[in-house]
Amino acid sequence: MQVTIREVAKAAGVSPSTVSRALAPGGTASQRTRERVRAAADRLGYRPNPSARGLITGRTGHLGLIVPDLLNPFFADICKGVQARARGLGHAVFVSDSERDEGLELDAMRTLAPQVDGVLLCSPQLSGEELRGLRELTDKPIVLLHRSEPGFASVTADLLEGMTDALTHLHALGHRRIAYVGGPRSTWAAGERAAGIEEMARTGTVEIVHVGSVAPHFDGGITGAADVVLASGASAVVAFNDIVAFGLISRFTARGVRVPDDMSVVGCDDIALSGMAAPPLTTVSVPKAHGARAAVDLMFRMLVTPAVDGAEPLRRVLPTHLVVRGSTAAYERG
Amino acid sequence: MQVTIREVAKAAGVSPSTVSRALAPGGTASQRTRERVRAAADRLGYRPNPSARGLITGRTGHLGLIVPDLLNPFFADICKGVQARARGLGHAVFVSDSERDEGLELDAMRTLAPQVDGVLLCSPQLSGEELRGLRELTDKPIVLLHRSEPGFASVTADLLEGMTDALTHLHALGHRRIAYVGGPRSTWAAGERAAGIEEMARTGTVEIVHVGSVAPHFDGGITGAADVVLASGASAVVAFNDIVAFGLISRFTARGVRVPDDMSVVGCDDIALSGMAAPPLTTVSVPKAHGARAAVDLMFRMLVTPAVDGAEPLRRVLPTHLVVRGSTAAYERG
DNA sequence: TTGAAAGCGCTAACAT
DNA sequence: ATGTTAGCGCTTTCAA
Repeated sequence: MQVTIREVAKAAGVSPSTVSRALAPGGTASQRTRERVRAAADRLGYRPNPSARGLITGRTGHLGLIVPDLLNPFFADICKGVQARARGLGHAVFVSDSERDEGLELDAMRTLAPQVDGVLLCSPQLSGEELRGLRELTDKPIVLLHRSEPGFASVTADLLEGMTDALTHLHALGHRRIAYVGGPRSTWAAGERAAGIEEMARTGTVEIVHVGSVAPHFDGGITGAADVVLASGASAVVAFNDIVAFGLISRFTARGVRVPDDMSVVGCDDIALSGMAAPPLTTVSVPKAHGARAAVDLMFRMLVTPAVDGAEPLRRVLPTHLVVRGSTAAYERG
Repeated sequence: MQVTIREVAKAAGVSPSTVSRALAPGGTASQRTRERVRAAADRLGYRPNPSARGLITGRTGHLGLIVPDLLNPFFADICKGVQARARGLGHAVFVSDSERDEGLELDAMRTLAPQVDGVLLCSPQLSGEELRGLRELTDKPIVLLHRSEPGFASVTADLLEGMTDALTHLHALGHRRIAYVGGPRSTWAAGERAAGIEEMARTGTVEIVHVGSVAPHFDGGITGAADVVLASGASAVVAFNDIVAFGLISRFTARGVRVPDDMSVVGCDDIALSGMAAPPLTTVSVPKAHGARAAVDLMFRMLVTPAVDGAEPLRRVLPTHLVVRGSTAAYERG
């Protein structure tokens, strides 16, 4: 078995409770015993048993992270950020991939909740109703990541601003008729992006062609959407996200339409591979690592200061910025 | 606080231990009490406290997964697979990104080990020596993923066969002079791949130009390597992995060298984005999800049947296969 | 500043 | 088949 606190106590010539205190950050113990205890602990290779500690303190030292799809580099990036920040704060992170399935999401919440101090939830597609249902499963604090909902703490990016920037960029390049390929209707992110697009459309500086919504995958009806874009007479297209943008570019290329020469393309998210593609993708950069850190920090604040009933929880909105790369170019009149 | 086993016991009119037995899969309890207990538990929303259970059983119900870089879709994919399989077996997974840093890897092992039943370790770069050092940190079983080492249980892919397939494919397309851009020297995977390349080189059917090794990143000295490839007179190149292949293609494109018309490119791993690139990448497909499942299964076998001292642990080698896409084409004589 | 003692919620002997 | 008892390793009163 393991080295227990008792053996350390014996080795250091003190009682178990003194060992506990000496090892605790804010524990009341003299400098001398502190040192002796730490020495003994090190020598014996003592590692406190998290279960025993958790049983008594009610804190596990764990965080849960639920994401819709780790294969999407956007969420892998978030996972990396969350994990790094949590580690810095002495917490380990359970990761659960919900496969965008509500059932699995409920499952994950049910399973994870009792083993963690709080849950970070990336759930683009759940309705507010379903979200509230999820919360019924636990008393543990929940922080929403890249989606917001009244009554929930959240960290999001300013997609509205991002979309506006994208259209402004295209307008500056001379594009006037711009297609927008939206993402899954009814998701929070789709609504935000659409709002940004609408805002620009209302100014009348550019004309927007809505090409419907596609699944946020490479092959999610994208080939069809690409053809609609081509038929629309638009000289540029803004895609729901980078993956969709790649899908469009792939189809454009197959059709002999060159990017950016014949068609400018703007993505959203700025996943790691966007800079590696040929051409490198112009995209709205969403702060992934930053968002992850902010979410973990917000979670810790909630852990330290439990929510006052009735108080609206904190919502943090992070800025986005446009990264101009090689997939957009000046509009050359036919 | 939470609903405890005692309240369920009271509600069901039985003792706590009976509740425990009734709820346990292999527990000895009559059908009637089983039902009554389950009903009471459901009604009260009882969730067994994992800490309490772990404290007594010595099993946490958790697995640890250490990967070098979640931003690499290869490892994100593995993470997804591990997590999915573990969930199916009732275990949650801690994920830790070591950033290819030995210090962080040691840290992760030290921190994770006490909270898990076993650790799945993806560590391409650690030496056997360092690996054995890592193992000193814990008695918990360790399974190596996509790397093997004598004395360790492991699940790997047959990269040697994969490389051979790649070269055979290029040979069949008429290529005779083929460049190889290797990965980080001294890593297990680099050795395996190199062995496959060497094996083919010895047959004399193709001529191999070794272009040294690069970091497995998009911008890891790849632009330089690309130029060397171009100068070498090779008509095709095999890259350490898909990311490196993308880097090469990007440079080729910038230099006006068309892929696959002027240069055929083969990657390795078959990450999700390889099929999305333009052109889609021909690559050696490494079974990621399959490997992840196999590793979890192997871990569970070790959990059930602890290793007999002195017995060489199990090593599982999974087949690879070549996925032919658009980045390779027949060699057209100058 | 330290020690003794209690007990977190659960499971596993041991009785019955 | 079920209840009783003990105790996993730790933290935290409570005394001293």
